[in-house]
Amino acid sequence: MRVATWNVNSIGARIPRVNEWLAETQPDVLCLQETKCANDAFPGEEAERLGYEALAHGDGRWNGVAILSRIGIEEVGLGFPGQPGYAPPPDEETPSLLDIAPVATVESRAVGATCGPLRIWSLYVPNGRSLDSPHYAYKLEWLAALRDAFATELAQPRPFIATGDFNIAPTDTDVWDPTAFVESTHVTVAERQALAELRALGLNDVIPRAMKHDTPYTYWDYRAGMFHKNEGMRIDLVYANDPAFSAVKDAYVDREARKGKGPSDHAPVVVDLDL
DNA sequence: ATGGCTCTGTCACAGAGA
Repeated sequence: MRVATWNVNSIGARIPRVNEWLAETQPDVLCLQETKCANDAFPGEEAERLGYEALAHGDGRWNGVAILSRIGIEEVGLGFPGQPGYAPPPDEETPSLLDIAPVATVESRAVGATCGPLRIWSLYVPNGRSLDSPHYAYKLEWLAALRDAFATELAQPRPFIATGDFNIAPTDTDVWDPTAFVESTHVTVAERQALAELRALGLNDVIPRAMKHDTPYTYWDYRAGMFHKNEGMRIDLVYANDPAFSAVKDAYVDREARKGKGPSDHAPVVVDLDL
């Protein structure tokens, strides 16, 4: 069984490459993030022709996650129980005439399903933006709620994988230059502690093989030739419980998918399991 | 050097990404 995750940075912009990659790589389950696509606009026709069902959970312009599966999609979860919303801070320059607190919107950042023998979640963890941003507090709150939701799911012994764009580099070796990340999100003690708390539920980090440079980065900024210089980060993670982890036969970063014309800024991670 | 590039919604930019 082959499972993959890929932050595609807009499914609309990426659909030719995603379809080509599906036909070539043939995952049984593909978790997508940053689809940036409303559900009724999800371009799943070619995937369907290739034998996949598409489960899309989108907002439109931002966020958006999906699961494509050719081994079935059951027990669908659109978001997780207790998932917090994000309330943007009030604009201090132009305060509203009505002093009403902004409504917290629950964003499309998590979708779960049972695909054959595997329970799987496609996750797009909030970015955090900067350490003094309300978005950073939201990121930590979101991860704490995720831990609580997964504690319930993991009470069952079946194979379980939570994968996607976690927007956290688990260790300093997962960024090209730790000194470039001082006072930045993605590397803080609090974010790494949130990952440790997920692992404490019984989840294991499936670290993929790097296809080059010995660094299994999954993201490289578009700017300044960072992919070419291998200035990347490992932030797209695969967290597997013991039954799934012990079934892993291979895992790799498909950095070929980061090359060429019109790539996402993330590469897919592919995991082969013998379940 | 806090930039660089790419995406969306909307049609010249702003906002977000990480």
